This record gives sequence, structure tokens and C-alpha cells, in this order.
Amino acid sequence: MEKTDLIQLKHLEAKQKMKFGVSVDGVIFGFDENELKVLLIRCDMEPYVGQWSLVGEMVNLDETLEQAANRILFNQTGLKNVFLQQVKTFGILDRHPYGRVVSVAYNSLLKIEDFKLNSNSNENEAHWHDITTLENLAFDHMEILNTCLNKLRKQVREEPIGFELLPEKFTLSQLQNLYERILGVELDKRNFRKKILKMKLIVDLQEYQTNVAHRPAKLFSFDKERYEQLRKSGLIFDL
Amino acid sequence: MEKTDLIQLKHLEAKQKMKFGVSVDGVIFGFDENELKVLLIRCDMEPYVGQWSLVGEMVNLDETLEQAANRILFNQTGLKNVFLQQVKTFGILDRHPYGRVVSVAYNSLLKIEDFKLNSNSNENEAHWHDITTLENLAFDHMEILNTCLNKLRKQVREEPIGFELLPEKFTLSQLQNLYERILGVELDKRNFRKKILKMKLIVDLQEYQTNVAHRPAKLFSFDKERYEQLRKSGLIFDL
DNA sequence: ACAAAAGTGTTCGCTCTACACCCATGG
DNA sequence: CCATGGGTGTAGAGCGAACACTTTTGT
Repeated sequence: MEKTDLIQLKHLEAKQKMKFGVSVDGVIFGFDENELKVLLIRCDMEPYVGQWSLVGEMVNLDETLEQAANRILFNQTGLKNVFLQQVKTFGILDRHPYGRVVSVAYNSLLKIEDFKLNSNSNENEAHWHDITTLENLAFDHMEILNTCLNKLRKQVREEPIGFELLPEKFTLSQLQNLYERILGVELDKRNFRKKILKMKLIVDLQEYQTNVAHRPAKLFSFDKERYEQLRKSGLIFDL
Repeated sequence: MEKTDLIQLKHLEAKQKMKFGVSVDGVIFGFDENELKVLLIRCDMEPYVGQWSLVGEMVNLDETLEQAANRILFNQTGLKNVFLQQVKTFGILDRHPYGRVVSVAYNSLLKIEDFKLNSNSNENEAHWHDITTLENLAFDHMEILNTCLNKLRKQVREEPIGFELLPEKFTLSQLQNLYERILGVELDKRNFRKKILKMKLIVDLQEYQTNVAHRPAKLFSFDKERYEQLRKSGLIFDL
């Protein structure tokens, strides 16, 4: 057999392997009632019927992974233009009843206030779950979730993505609480404020809370333009 | 139609989508002649015939992604138990002549001395390329390589993976050179040594270089046990 | 003796950490 | 007037950056 024939044969064999399914699983994080939460749905697939699972679907043959992730997110939440980031692809054998399916996990961060506005229309079974009390998820979703949570914890120390989880206007205490919950540590109030304000990534709105039974807190917002500037010139950020 | 029928239908439709190919592309890094290098092969697939490409193959239906990555690495280098880490999955449309193929990119770091010992048997066209002078790779491999290189640069600042690229016994100057090449910066010799030695991750072997036309340097080796200890107790590492 | 790389300490500024009290509001 | 969370500064320790000369070997 000639060398070119061998190559043709190799390519023919390779095409026999195109029988994979590819799914996208979205790990959708929100922050509410002072807790970090993840959005889960009820699984309708044997042998996991009734168990909680991440929000996932098969990727269509004519859409990119990013498009699939955005589609899934929109179907569940009614939201577009939400923070979305690929984390890792899971490809062990027998992880899915359909056959050989590899799953690409995406982290998504959204402001729960937006979710509430957009999710009243759908009657699906999606619910927010406190991340500290999860067990017995469908498929290998427990592993996926742990991996994605670790990624979030690492990333939140290095980039100002925490803002994606807060309302447009927030107080420094809310921000500190968010970090404490994600990282699972207590932070010193004065040091935290100094560090955050020195970065100049948040803007003092000169507004205050109202109707609170204590001294009203100042409201701030995230300065995305300044963030992009810093990023181009080599951002350094540490918790 | 009943609800359970709808669910069955949904699952049938989903199975129609299982026509993906999944490939693994290995970005195999080595360090030699004081340069960071990547292993490339000649592509034999239209329309990229003759162009340089990453080392990639289709994943078999009965192997995991990790197994595929290890298989590819072994076929090209004859090496097992090499540092291997998933980086990202690339899934745009029309990136591959076979049809819809998503590719999972893996970073691999190896000691080039080991490679030389194991690769004499194969007659393939793999060659090491200086990472600073690459262009016109096949497929979307230029993008994959850039993503993987950025990951390496980031990771090398946070974890002691640089040792994977050096011989068992190395000098502090070699180590410093490695960091300088990967990061593309110059480092202060005294400060670098202080920082590295303070971490206690390397062991003074009480041996010296021989046959060098200058004062012989001390040889060190990486202390993997101590690294695992530190990791468990929350390793902090910075360049 | 000379070329070439190895090896070694100190100073200064900055950053991180620990820590305690007064303030503004609603009830 | 009391309960609740908001808001503020300083001192000490540790860390990172800058910097120049002596040592050892081969030729």
C-alpha cells in the first residue's frame, strides 16, 4: 500500500469515531440572602429522575459551545449578556445514559435581582440552592460543581468578577460579605475597605441606603471602564 | 401528548445530536538550548497538508479524555507519567475537515533529555520549535497554542511546575533562565535565589557541575514530597 | 592572566495585619 | 435611649526591589 493510501485509511478510521454527544452544563451562581447559591433543576432522565442536576443540554451540530451555553442560560433565566466562562470538559466513560457524551462545564455569574425579573414567565422547576448544603446530584454533577466552585474561588481572588453577582448599586459591607461567603473566610473590615478603595475599581455614587434601622451605608458601583484600562496595562489584583 | 411522552421525544431528539467528533490536541512543551519549545508535526490533512500542527488525534469511543491525551503523548514521545493538564475545549464551527469536531487542548511539560532517549525509534516528523518564532499553524492551532501558552505563563507563577521542564539535577541559573524565558522578563539573580530557597522546595544535592569553563555551580533537585505537604496546608507561591 | 558564570547582604519603601471606638438611623 | 450595622487611623512586621563585588574554574 502506498503512503497516501495509508493516510486515506487513517482518515477513514478517524471518521468512524464521530459518534460523540457533546453537552454543555451551566453552573449558574447567584448571591442572595447573604449566601452563595447555584441554580439546579430536577432531572428527568433515568436513572437520575427526580435528583437535582445542573442546567445542561446537548450541543446542536450547528452551534458553537459558547452559543450553546448562552442558549441554555437564556432558556433557564431569560437573561442575555451574562458572565459566562468555560471551566473544564468532563469525559469519563459511562457518565451519561445516552451513550458517550462529553460535557463542557461553564461558570455563569448573575445578579439574582435580574433573574427574578425575567424568570416569572417559565414554569420550570429551577431552584436556587445554597452551595454549602448540596448532596446527591445527578450524573457526575457533584464533581463538576466542585471543580467550578474551586475555579470561582480562585478567580475571585485575582479578578474583580464578584461584581457580577451584586446589584448595580451595592454597599461595601455587601461586597465584603460576598467575598467572605465565596472564600469561606472572615475579613477585617478596615483592611478590606482600604484595599478595595485603593484599586479604584468602584465609584462612590454619593447615595445612601434608605429605611434601614442603622446608619445608612454609602452606595457604590463597579467601574467597568477603569477595569478594562487596568487590564490592558497588566492588572494586578489580590482579594 | 402526555408529559412522559414529551420527555421521551426530547430524549430522542437529543440522541440525534450524537454525531460529534472529539479530538485531543497536545501542546507539548520542552526546554532546551535555553529556549522554551513546543513539539509540532507536519499535517497530512487537506487543506493544511505540510503545515505544522499540534500533536492531536481523535478520541476513541472507549477511552476517557485523559487516556486519549496520554496515548497521544506516548505515541509521539515514548514517555509515560508526564505532566499533563487539560486547558480548554475549542468548539467553533468548521474548524475541522472531518465535520463537527471539538478539540480538548492539553498542556504537557516534559524534560527534553527524557524525550531524546525515547524518541530515537520513531521516524515521524515531530520537531521542536522555538515558541517565539511560530506562524501559520494548521487548523485553529495558533489560537490553541496561544491559549495554552498563556495558561502556562500564569500557572508557572503560582505553582512549581517549572521543574517538570528541567533535568532531575539543575542549577539555580538554569531555573532562573527557565522562568525568564517562560515569562519573558529579566529577574534579579540575588532576589530570585532568596525567594526560591526560602520556599524550601528544592534540595541542595551537595554536587557540582564539572568541566565548565567557570566556577562550577551547585546542583539542586525538586523536593516533591515537601511540595505535596505544602499543597495540603494551602500553598502560597509567587514566581 | 583573563574570560565567564557562580555566589553572596543590606537598605529602603511599601504592603499587610492587627486592633477599638464613635456615628447615624429606626423603633 | 437602645440596638444595629456603618465608618474610620495607626503602629509594627514582613516582603519585594534595587544594587556591586568576590570566587572558582578552564583556557
